[in-house]
Amino acid sequence: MSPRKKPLGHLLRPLAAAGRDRRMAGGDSSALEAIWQIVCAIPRGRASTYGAVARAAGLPGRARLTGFALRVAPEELSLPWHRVVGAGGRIVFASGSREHREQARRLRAEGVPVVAGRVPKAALTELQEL
DNA sequence: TGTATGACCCTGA
DNA sequence: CTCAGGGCCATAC
Repeated sequence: MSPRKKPLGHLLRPLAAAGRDRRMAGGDSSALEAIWQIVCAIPRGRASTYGAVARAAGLPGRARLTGFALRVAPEELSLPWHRVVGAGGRIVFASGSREHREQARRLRAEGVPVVAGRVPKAALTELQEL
């Protein structure tokens, strides 16, 4: 069985408690939840893209929202954010930045090769079949 | 209320 | 390969 609709409510509570719940994502947090869920579903040793995550979450054409969702994701979720890269497998963080190195390090740590700041297409997954 | 800014993407030149 | 232009849209100010 695929990992869908895992209850995130108990994990979202602390976010609300932090006072960040105010009608997020256009008065509906389901979009962010959906994105977080998809990111959680990216298998170890693989990577996907912002656009693909958005599509899999039922939000075609909204890659930016994926970026935003990761940006505001509560630490408690411990999302595998490093498995999300830009189109073509490119790490979007500025080359040389702390985040860029961190993402490359985490990816390599689970066997994903990072060459010239990008993940080979073979390691990418469309994850459209969730 | 309007403008600026992004962890983006795609097409075309 | 780079660059421009359009789409997308939540948040910050």
